[in-house]
Amino acid sequence: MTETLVPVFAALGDETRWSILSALGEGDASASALAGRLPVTRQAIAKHLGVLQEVGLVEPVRVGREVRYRVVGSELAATARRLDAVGALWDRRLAAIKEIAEGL
Amino acid sequence: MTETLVPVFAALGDETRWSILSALGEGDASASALAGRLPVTRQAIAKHLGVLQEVGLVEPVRVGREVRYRVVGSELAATARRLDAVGALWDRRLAAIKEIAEGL
DNA sequence: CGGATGTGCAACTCTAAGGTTGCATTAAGC
DNA sequence: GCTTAATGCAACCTTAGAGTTGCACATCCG
Repeated sequence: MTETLVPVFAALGDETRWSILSALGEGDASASALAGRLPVTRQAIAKHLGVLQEVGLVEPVRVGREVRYRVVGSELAATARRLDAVGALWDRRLAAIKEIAEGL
Repeated sequence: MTETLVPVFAALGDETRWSILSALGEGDASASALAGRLPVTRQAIAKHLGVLQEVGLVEPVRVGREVRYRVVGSELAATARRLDAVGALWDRRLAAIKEIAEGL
């Protein structure tokens, strides 16, 4: 269940990728366009877009000779749900332990 | 807003740390105890517990001469909520763009 | 057609992170 | 008090990844 989850978190665990996602949040853009706004090279951005695409957080769209990228918001939401599910599991266990500890 | 979020994701973006969290899910345990169950050294586990504690995902509890660690489920849930909020933002923007694109 | 503009691929550097071994230290327990 | 088990700290190795430069290829446009 979590084997597909971990790479998503690894992808989200990088400051630069968040700024890319944030920039894409204001409108789809190509790697070159993003390179104009961010303090890194186009190739670095291309790599980041690669890993983001790999985990389904971003989607490429060919527009003429350029490749624009779009944020896949639903993937973010899905990840949040799965994370919440795990958290709920642990909370339930903690509650159960608490009951036991209180002598119930 | 996201500056405290990224390290949490970085912490969750490691397979070993998930197995530690998973093991802790079945009951609080010390680094030495975990070393018995996982295919890594106690010191490696200690480091991982350090970064997990750093981002608030885990909490140390002294029991005699040993230090047991407990999962903080609420932090997981909080992270999930924040992530969901971001996803919702992007979804809303995408919906707005779709409306515009459809000539509304 | 020819020059911009945009992508893709490859090699290279450098640092941080995961992991190890080794030793010092602290605290139970007999 | 002395042994034993647990933790803490430090140095070290090794690899993955973030970033760069450089060049080749494709594609739009005047």
